[in-house]
Formats: sequence, C-alpha cells, structure tokens
Amino acid sequence: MLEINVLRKERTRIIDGLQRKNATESQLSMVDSILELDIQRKSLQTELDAGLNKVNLLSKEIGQWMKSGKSGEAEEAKKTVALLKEQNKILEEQLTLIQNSQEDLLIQLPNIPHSLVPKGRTSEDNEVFQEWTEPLPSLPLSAKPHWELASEYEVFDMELGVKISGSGFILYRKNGARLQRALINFFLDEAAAAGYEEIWAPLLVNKETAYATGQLPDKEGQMYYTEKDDLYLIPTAEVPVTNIYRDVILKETDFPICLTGYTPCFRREAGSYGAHVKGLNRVHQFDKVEIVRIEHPDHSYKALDKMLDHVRGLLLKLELPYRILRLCGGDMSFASALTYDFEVYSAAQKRWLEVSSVSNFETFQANRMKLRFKNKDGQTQLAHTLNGSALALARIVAAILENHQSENGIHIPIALQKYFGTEYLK
RNA sequence: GGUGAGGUGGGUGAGUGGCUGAAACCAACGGUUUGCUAAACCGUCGUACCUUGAAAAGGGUACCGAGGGUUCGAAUCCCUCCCUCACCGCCA
Repeated sequence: MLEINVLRKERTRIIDGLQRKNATESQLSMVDSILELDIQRKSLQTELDAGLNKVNLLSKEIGQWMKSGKSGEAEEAKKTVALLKEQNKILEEQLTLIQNSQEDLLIQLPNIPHSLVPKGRTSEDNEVFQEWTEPLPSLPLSAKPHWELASEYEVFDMELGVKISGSGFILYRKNGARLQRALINFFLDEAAAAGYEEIWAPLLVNKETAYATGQLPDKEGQMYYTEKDDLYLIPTAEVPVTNIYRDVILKETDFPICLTGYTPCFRREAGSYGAHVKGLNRVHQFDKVEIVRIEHPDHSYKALDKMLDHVRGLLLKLELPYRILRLCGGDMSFASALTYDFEVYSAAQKRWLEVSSVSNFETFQANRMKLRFKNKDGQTQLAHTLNGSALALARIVAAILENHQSENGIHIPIALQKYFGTEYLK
C-alpha cells in the first residue's frame, strides 16, 4: 500500500509512476479521489476530536459538581453531553465511512516502479539485464522435454498426482523424490552460508497475515482456503516469513534481517491453461526455498544486488545457463518497485523458463503490515522488504533434467552430488 | 473437544468507576563519574491520527486481546468473540 503522505507530497511523481506501471484510467483518477477524501477526513477528524474533547471536559465537571452537591448544574450538563454525543456519533460514522473508502482506493494502487524499471506492457518489453554470454547448450535432436524424461527416469508421475489429488499435482518418486530433497537441502545450506536465518514456517495462515503481504484482498482467488478454520494455504514462504515482522518496530541495529525458508507453495492457478502448463511448468503445489530481507531504506538496493548474487551463485553451481531480466512496468507484480527475473534456458523446450523472481517492495508491504524502525532522529519510519526465490524446485528439476540429459543418464551438477549421492541419475 | 484460570506499555506487574496513558521494578537509550570494565547517580523512555508552529516545542483525540453495551464518565461493570496457560480426553 502506498503511503498517504507520499501521495500528498509527491502527487505528480506518483501519477507518473502509476503510468509507468500501466495503471488504468480509473486507477489514475483514484489519486485525486484519495486526496480529496483525505481533506475531508482531516476536517472531520478535527471536528470530531473537538466534540469528544467537550464531552470529556464536561464529564469532569459533572464529577466535580456531584461531589460538591451542585446537582442542578450536573443535570444540566448531562443534557448537553447527551446532545454532544449524538453529534459526535454522526461525525464518527461519517469519518469511518470516509476512512474506509479512502483505504479501499489506496489499496487498489500498485507500487511505484523504481527509475530503473523499463517502460513496457508485457513480458516482451522486459529488458535483458544480464545475458548468458557463453554459447547455449545444444542438445542432440534426440533430446527430450522433462515430462518425457520424468517417466523414463522415474522422476515423477503425473497420473498418480491426478489420481491422488487432481491435475496440477505432482507425485515425485525414487530419483525425483531424492532430487527434491537434495535440492532443498542444497538451497537451504547455501542460504545459511550467505547469512540467512532458516525458518520453518506454518503453511496455513490467517487473514491478517495474508492481507499484510498483499495476497488479500486482490489475490484471494489464487489461494486455497480452508473454510472451517478460516485459513489460507500459503502461495509462497514470503507470506509467513515476512509476517514475522508484522507490527514490529525495529532498531536500526537490527538491520539487515535475512531470512530463508523452505515451504511447499500452493496456487490455484485459476484460469491458467495451454501448452506452457505442461509438465512442471505450472503446478498447484511446488516447493521453493525463499529468501527474505528486511532492510534500512538506504541499503535496500544494495541488498537487492546481494540477493541477485546469491541466486546467480546457485544457478552457476547447478551448471545451468541463465539470464536475468529486469521486468518492465507492465510485467511487474503489483507490490514491487523493482523486479529481476532469472530464467534458465531449456535446450529441450528451446525456451527460457522463469526459475526465480527477486524484488524490492520498498515500503509497500511494510506500510500494510506496519513494519517500522526507529531512525537516528528517534522517529518511526517504514522499513523496506525484499524477497526472492532461491530457488523454485519444480522448474529447476525440469531444467536439470532437460539440460543435463546425456547418454549416461542425467548428469547431477557437482555441487549437488554430495546431496544427491551419485554423479548420474539413472 | 471438556473444565478451570487469565489476557494491562519491550518484559515483570500494580491498578475494581472520575486524581490512570496508566504506579513500581527490570530492560533499553542519553549523560555524569571512571585509567578501562563494572557499579552508582541523573535524565529519556508506547503507537496512530488531528491541530498550532519555519523549526524546536506544544495542544487535542483514540488505544489496557477484539467488537458491542451500561454510565455524565470505563483498564475497572455487563455481553459476544478471539487468544494464552493448566488439567482431562484424543493424538503424530
């Protein structure tokens, strides 16, 4: 959620930013509506506070009069108070109404993109931030896509996933199950080595939590929901992990806060269909190790670079060709100010597959979840939050299968061998 | 799931209708003292919003788990919900 005082002070910058994020006309017009409501809100607040003050003062006097036996004055004042209270009640209702509509609008505005964010509408317009400079691997014509390799090497079983749960659920077995475990351990160990504290978090979260990281209200349809207990299945570890610091006021010395967590991720993917959902490209449940940072605003972009380095390191160790995209305004997520996507080249599918997304949300999430710190001047200030996948398992498995297929089986990257146990998956 | 107890500021904890936004202690922060550390002493020490002010600093309102209610006045009384703890039941 954007900060109202930023809206007040930097209206034109906000409008410009919203345009760069391809906001709709109605979203753009919200800015002025919000500002108008803000003026109304303030004057109502002033009026109401004055009214409440009168009641408070009178109440004290009534107490005095009662003590000193001046019941006449007291009774008279009680009538005045009753009258004032009625007026206050009306003011309060109006105020609540205005506050709610202001918040309703504010919540619909996406974050303002960083100045580095390229203009554009779709994924076509993303900027290649870091190209893969070595030649892309060329596989023999006999190379197979991962869904074929999966059954050949008994990595996972789509039919069993369907049998047990439904389409979009994968059952890994044998090699695949072991590969999952190896990758999770590898990713967690790497994150720990980079200074991230490991978190093992709940997979079901309450409304407040889902709201704080922005899943509610806008992405409600994307989450699985358990009606009986009013809980949501997490779509990413970002949700429970970042929420550790909901409603927290940090000290400057607490920065940087670096967290990592492995969780399964659940996504309904309502409305997704087509060729690209084949195999592991898009599933309802996948596994991911997430890295989360909470940073001082002055250092958050340096932190973002560190996160890029971390993900780079993982992909290099997995011996996968990758490139980094800087997402354009239209392709970025609602809450992000700057996002880099990592894509791994699938030689078999002959296309780049997204395996990680690393973003700085600046104060957008922090504002919603009231994640603040005391700055040098002793004032409370919103912190910056960042997160990134490091990495998403399903697509990495696909990439490993496809890129490392050989006559001897699937070559296991050297860094992963001590986790997996053998040099080849056969 | 059942029964009982309880939810107050960063922590412990006082507070049963007006003098309480909240004692005291601890922690934290700033300072004095000190060769250093420690101790001691002094001071500061919740959040949000509105408002006066260039600022420094003031004034006001709300918040004692959440939401309602009683009352001129509620942390304090009443109702509902949530949560925590203990015991029992069930159970990986």
